[in-house]
Amino acid sequence: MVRYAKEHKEVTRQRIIQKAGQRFKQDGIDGSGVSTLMSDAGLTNGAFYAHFASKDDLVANVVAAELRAQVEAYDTLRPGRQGLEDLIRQYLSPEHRDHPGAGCPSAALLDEIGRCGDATRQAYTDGAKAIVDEIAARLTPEDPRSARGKAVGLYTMMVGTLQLSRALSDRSFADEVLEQGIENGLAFLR
Amino acid sequence: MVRYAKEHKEVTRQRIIQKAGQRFKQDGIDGSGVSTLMSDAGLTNGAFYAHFASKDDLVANVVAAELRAQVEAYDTLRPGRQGLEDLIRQYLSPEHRDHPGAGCPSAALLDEIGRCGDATRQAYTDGAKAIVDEIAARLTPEDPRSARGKAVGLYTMMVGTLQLSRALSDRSFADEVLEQGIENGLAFLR
DNA sequence: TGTACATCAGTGAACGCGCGTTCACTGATGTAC
DNA sequence: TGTACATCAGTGAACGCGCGTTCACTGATGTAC
Repeated sequence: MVRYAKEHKEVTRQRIIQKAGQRFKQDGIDGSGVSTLMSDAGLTNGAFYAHFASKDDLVANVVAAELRAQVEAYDTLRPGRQGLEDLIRQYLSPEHRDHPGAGCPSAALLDEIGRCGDATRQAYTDGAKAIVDEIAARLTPEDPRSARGKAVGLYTMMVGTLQLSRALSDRSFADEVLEQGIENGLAFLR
Repeated sequence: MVRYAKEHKEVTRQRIIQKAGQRFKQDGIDGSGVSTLMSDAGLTNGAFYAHFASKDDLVANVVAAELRAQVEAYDTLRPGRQGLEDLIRQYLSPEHRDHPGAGCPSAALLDEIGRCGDATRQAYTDGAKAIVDEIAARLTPEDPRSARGKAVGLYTMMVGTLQLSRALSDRSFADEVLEQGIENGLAFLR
């Protein structure tokens, strides 16, 4: 009954989603065509609709997967507040700024996500809550709830700072913004 | 020699730029076609190239004009730190969140601007410097330079917070984010 | 004052192109016997 | 073991459409005399 290894199609689907994440973060959602996305995954455009109902459907799946990956990446950090310090320094690095395709989906796409349909915004909302909870838990392990306000502030500041640094054509001002961002981020830990 | 009132064409040009600013902030830059932009200004598509060399040229002019308008809006605030408190409350209001076309260009377009060409990013850079200087001057009138770090932090946090609130499909979480943003913003004034 | 003219902001149809999407088809696979 | 068959992931050409851009033209304007 099973013509191909049973996970084969699912593996392909995940490859499309993962490559599309990179492409979207690099060129924007509107800026990435279906043909390009499929050739990124080593396929031709026609196969797309065997995997997704529409481009919007792919976008919602990509956003969900990207935010899931962000939360998972927190596991590689040191525990507690020290991990947040790691996060701040990695997030606000020239390396991260200069490689949006491999970086944070919020920094690359947040305003575009705000203009997307319900499914995509719902996927983003679920992921954002998980990220805020993770940061809040590290700020005050004993009472994450009271730390949510600070967690939101730290996260939005980091996202805005990276976006700003990417938009500036003056390299030394862009670097200065990242450095100020690290100081401002560390202030949230005090 | 002068066939029309000499400011006529310039007035039309400014109308196109101003209406395009609203449209871009609402639908995104990639999401706004030249025909739509021109009909927003009460004209037809063909006249566009009598005013601008290309869509990119318009975008750069719109970004410059939008940021100039932002800086000018600071004049309507109370002087000094009190004005920053006004700014924080207005910026992080549901009213602002729900009307992107009339609001802050950074919140609506910052990640898209990061993917634009040099001319647009240069225009953005000039405007961003003016905004940061304005905030820094209000934070510490006697020594604006030392306050630039805080000014960058406050501005990026506000931009990120508004973007986040717009992207969330959960209304009560979106409202909570704005309220936390106000508290976090006021903390920058202390 | 009246008329012929030069100017030029704006019109609207058309260009080639890439978009998202559809579909008839291919060909490698595992199954049946 | 060998062959005919059913399955289905993927192919690639084509669809209508809106994109950014071009261009021959219009018609309201102020000028010249």
